[in-house]
Order: sequence, then C-alpha cells, then structure tokens
Amino acid sequence: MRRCNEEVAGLLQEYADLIAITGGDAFKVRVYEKAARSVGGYGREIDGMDAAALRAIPNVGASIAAKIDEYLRTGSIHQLEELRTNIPAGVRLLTTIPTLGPKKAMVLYHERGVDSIEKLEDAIHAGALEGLHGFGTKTEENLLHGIEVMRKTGSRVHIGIAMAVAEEVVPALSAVPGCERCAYAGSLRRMKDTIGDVDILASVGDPADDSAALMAAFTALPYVTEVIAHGETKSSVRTAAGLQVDLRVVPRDSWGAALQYFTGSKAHNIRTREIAVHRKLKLSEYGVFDVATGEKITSADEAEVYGMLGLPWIEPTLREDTGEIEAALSVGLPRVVTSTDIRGDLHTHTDLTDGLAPLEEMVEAAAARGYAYYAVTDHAPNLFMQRMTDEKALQQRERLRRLGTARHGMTLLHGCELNIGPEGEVDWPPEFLAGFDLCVASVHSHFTQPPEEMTRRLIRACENPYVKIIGHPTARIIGRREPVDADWPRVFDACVLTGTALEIDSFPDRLDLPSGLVRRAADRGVLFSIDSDAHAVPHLDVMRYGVGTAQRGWLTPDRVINTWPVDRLREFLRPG
DNA sequence: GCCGTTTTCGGCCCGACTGTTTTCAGTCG
Repeated sequence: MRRCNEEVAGLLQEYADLIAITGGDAFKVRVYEKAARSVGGYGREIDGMDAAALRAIPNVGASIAAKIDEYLRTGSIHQLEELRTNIPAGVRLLTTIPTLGPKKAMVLYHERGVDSIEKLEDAIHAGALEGLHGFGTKTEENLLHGIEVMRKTGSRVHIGIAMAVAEEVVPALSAVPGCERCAYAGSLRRMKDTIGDVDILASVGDPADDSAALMAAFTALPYVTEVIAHGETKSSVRTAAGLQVDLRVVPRDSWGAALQYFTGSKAHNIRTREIAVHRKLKLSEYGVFDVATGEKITSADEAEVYGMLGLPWIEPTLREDTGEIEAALSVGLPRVVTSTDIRGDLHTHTDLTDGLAPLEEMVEAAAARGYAYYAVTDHAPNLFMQRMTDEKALQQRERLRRLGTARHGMTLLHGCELNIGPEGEVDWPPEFLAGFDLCVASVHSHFTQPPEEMTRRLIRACENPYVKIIGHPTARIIGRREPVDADWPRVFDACVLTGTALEIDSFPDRLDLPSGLVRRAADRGVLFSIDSDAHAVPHLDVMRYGVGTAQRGWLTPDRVINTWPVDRLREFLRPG
C-alpha cells in the first residue's frame, strides 16, 4: 500500500528547509514544517483528495493545499522546483549535520561555495573557514564531530525508512504473474535498528521462465533512480532516497533455504553451516544436501532446514550468533515477546503538547487496535516549548475521565512525560504527581553530562516513587545524537531496586533502549515497557519496531509490563 | 502562510545552551 502522505510531508519539509536556507520568513518556515507534520501524521490517505478536502487537514490552508494538489496531479510542485534550482541538494544536506542549521549552511554556501558534507570537511581541514563570521575553532570541532556521528550510521537508514520501501516493493512484486512468494529478508527481517540495504526474496515456478518479468517489474518501480545490476536471478537498484534494494529470485523448492540464508547474519549462517558439516550435510541457499550422495534433502521450508540441523525454527530477530544456537541446543530458545502479547501503550502524546491528534482521536485509534489499556502522557512544563501547565493537565484528566471505558472497554490512564533535570529532579512536586495514574520520565536536555553525573541523575529519577518508567533511556537519535553516557549496570540495578521499568521507545529513529542494552538489563532483572511514543494516529503502528528490538534483546512477555493484565499493571504503577 | 477571531490582520511554542560576540545569533528541544 503506497502512502503518499509521507512523500508529501517530505516535500513540504524540504520546502521549509529551502525557505529557511534562503533566509525567508521564519514564520513561513514554521508553517510549512507544521503542515509537513500534519500531513505525515494525518490519519487518512491524501491520495485522491481534492483541494477542499486537503484544506480540512490542520495547518493546511489555501496555498499549501494548492501545492499538494499540484503534486497529486502532476507529480511536482513548481515553486519547490524553482527553489531546488537555486540551492544545490548538498546545501540542504549540510543542515542534517547536528549544530549546523540553515543560517550557517547559507553562509558556508555563499561565502565559501560549500555545497556538500565532503567539501565542508575539506574546507575545515584546509583552514578555508578562517575569518568566516561565526566559525571559530570550537564550531569547526563540533561540525567535524557531527559529521563523524553521521558517518557512524554511514549510508545506513533507520528501520522505518527501510520498512516503508520493503512494504511497497513486496506487494508490487507479489502482483507480478509468476511470482509465487515474496518477502523481505536480511537485517530488515532481523529488525536491526539500522539497515544498509533491503534484501527482497521472491520464488517462482521456474526461474528460466518467470524471473525476467519480475526483474523487469523490479527495475521499473517508480522510485528506482538507478539500476546497479540487472541479472536473471539477482538485480540491485537504488531508490530516490539512496537506499539500495536487492532482489533475488529462486525456484519455489528453494524458498526455505534461501530465506534462511538471506535472513541470518553472517555469523549465524557460518554457525548453521558448521553444524551441517558435522552432520555430514551441506547447507547453502539452495538447500540442505547429503555430502555423501550430493542429494538434496530439503529446501522448501525454513523450519525443515533448521530441523535437519537438529535445531528448532529460530526467530529471525535472534539470528545473530549471540547465543541462540547454544540455547536452541540446550535450554531452549526464549519465547520472545510478540506484537500480539502487547495489551496497551503507555507513552503517547496528543495535541495538548506536541502531538497532532486530539485526545479523542488517539483514544479511538488505540481502541481500534484492541488494546486493553492506553496511557496519555503529554509533556510536562519544563519542556518549555510545549507550554504545559497544571491547569491544562488537570483539564485533560477530566476530559479523559469523561471518555471513560464504557464505549470501547479500554482502561484509560492519565499520565505525563516528565523531564529529568540535570540533578535528576522532575517537573512537579509529589502531591501533584500523585494525581497521575502513570509517570514516564525522560532526559530531554543536558545530554553531554559526564557519566558519573548522568548515572546519578538517572538513578535519582528511578528513586522518585512516582516515576514508573524511564522513557527512551539513552536519548539517542539514530544518525543524529549519540546515546548519553552512563554506568548502565548501576542504572539497571537501581531500576530493579526501585521497581522502575525501562522503556523501549519504538520510534524508528530512537529504538531506545537499544537491543544490546535491553539484553544486559534483562539479565539483571529489569522490567520493560514497549511504547510507541506516538505523536499522531499512524505512529501507533511503530510499536512493532519496539517489539522487534525487545526480541533482539531476548525479552520474554513476563518481563514487559504492558503485556500484563490491567490489574497487575495497576499494582506495578502504585507509587512506592 | 495559517489561524482565529476583537472576521481582516496580528500573532505565530519559548527558554536554554553554546560559541563568539562584548550584547547576541544560531540551534535545539
């Protein structure tokens, strides 16, 4: 299902960026940014809407509706195209470097002709920015560090971007005559937090007859900008977003072996092939073979492939060779948490602060997912831009109570997302916190504290009897902000001691706590809450990424408080 | 450029932090 809301949101954001870089009206910039978020988070598909319907979207007026309409009809927006001819794409890319905004980008471009990240790096190293207003030594250091942070994720993208591509490609290829099965594999199926390229696997009756049509359809997909390779069984393309997508076509009876081969990490595959060798078998992407006779034993079904190795089917998210083989051969694999185990969402926002949808719409959408409970946790006052007040919080509580549980049978919890201050303090005093059903507390400032201070800060937040969940504990933004530095084992122990859960924030550019730390925390007995951190109705769907991260951390349902029945959850949430 | 009215133009999320600046601009959340 193609969702063009995100596409249009991206274009509006680009328009906002370009206005900002060209020194346009700051309010206009903000309006386009707001419109971009509104369209991206709008609950209905905009494709096919006319200008009047478009204007019903919040923050979309006559002018922006006309631009969207033009895009839907013609595939482009002429004002945007004009701006694009004036500002090289690389200049806009500069603003993705942390600490580098539109103003500095414009200075770099106009004064020094810098129009790419590489040129910026060269300019700094060559001392070409000396004397440039606003670019001292420290600024240069920060820019180089920002570039380094970006390089760490390299050309990889976060899972949300890769999944969106896969979920367009797979249905498109599945519809091609001759295609029998089609699925994504690789690191995407393993739910890694970042993805280098998207691996798609398709099976056909006979590759000689059927693969050509698939390859043709694949390379002709509308968002393909470059065909890197075009063969009979393998093709590679690059999308407009710069993401590489590989398609492998296999005969139907190789499906299971191929899926196994293209899903496992390299290390996992090496282990499984070693096991095969010990059993006088050979494992490849074509199947499991008897070494003595060369005869193929099985290959059509993934579980059978594992079965021939004396292993149970292994959850894709566990296939990293981090102990899953040993566990499978001895104590057994963990029964990891799945999306169907999740009974509610404990960290969500509304338009009272920086969310897009009103309370009622968020609740309605949550009820439609079949949740047993749902917490509204808007920002607390110390995140000043959100302008939360005691009165607003209390009014929201009244509104929530009036919605009640009668209509949808879902328990509504009134919560908040507190800000953990530099000393570990939070926004409200105990007597006010006592009025909430649930307090999430998160770090939103002072990200660079030394580890000792950060550790004390987090522990102090845990020790607050009203704080029950630490939100996005490392505060990382993938490709943009490094995780905060803390002595995590000590934080984990404090969580256990105080009865505080750590969050797995499911937003695809956060996935925080990251899976590696999840596993370490779980080993020490920490409990978790897997939350969407939704700011709009469509965001409720990101929960699956958090579940994937939990699986990668080997979490079982009993360790996850929002798989519990509401009574047990309420018991956990009781202050103390 | 959108919104919400004091319906026709004024107000628009606002405070902290950082670096380079000597009084503030840019960036971020």
